Amino acid sequence: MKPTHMRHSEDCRAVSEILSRVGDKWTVLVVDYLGQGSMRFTELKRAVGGISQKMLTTTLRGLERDGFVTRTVFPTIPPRVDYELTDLGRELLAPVQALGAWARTNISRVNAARERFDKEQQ
Amino acid sequence: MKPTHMRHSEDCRAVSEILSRVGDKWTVLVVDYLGQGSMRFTELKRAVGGISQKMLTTTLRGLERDGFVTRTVFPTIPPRVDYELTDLGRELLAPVQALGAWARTNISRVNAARERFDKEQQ
DNA sequence: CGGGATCCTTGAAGATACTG
DNA sequence: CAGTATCTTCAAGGATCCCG
Repeated sequence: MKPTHMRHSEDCRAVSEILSRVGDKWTVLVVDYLGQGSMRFTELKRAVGGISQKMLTTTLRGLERDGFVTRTVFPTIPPRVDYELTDLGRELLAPVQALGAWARTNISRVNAARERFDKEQQ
Repeated sequence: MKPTHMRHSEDCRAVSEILSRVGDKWTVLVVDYLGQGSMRFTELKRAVGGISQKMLTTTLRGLERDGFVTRTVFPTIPPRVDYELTDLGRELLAPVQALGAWARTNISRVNAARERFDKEQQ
């Protein structure tokens, strides 16, 4: 579309795109649970907790589209659908969990900063 | 505190919270540019490109609140405001850039998966 | 059981105008 | 220059009903 602005900016937008995908409300939770192994729809819904079936469907479709998850349908009655991380999904898990580790160890510092900021603002 | 699988959900929500903060539309871009050093408002606005002044203000306020950037006002005319990463901000930069590196090296696989998925769906 | 199709409510984000 | 103040748009997310 437009002339190549800066490669810097371009790269960052790719990063932002991945981060938006991963950073949405439910994706990390779902991916993390699937990191333990294959799960079916309702199982996942119970595990995550608080997610609507619509959002779980949307989240899983997005993950499937991006190649992070496989969807396997068993044409039985009642139907059964299994979700599982792909290789790409498992590879993604590593840097995400690194960020997760950072978040866990530093969440208290963030919360402290927030309280300080909010207090100064009255 | 508890068995590892018991703090699972709790931790993930903390992770999700950080990821939502970091994964919003502009935060990563802004943090990344600030990773190069202190910058002032308009300078940052030009660098990021496409961001409205409102969103830049909102993004910077959020980062300041969470303790990731400092805001320094010079009471001159015209006014001058510098933004700079804090230690916490620079520490965050590491795992974020790790995820960024993953995104850059794998974005093509993601895009390929998307094309495949979209084609199958017609 | 695993969704699809709708409707509805928010809040995020953009555009524009004004100001110390 | 570095914001604030409004107004508007738009899509994420939730609630509900239906169906093979």
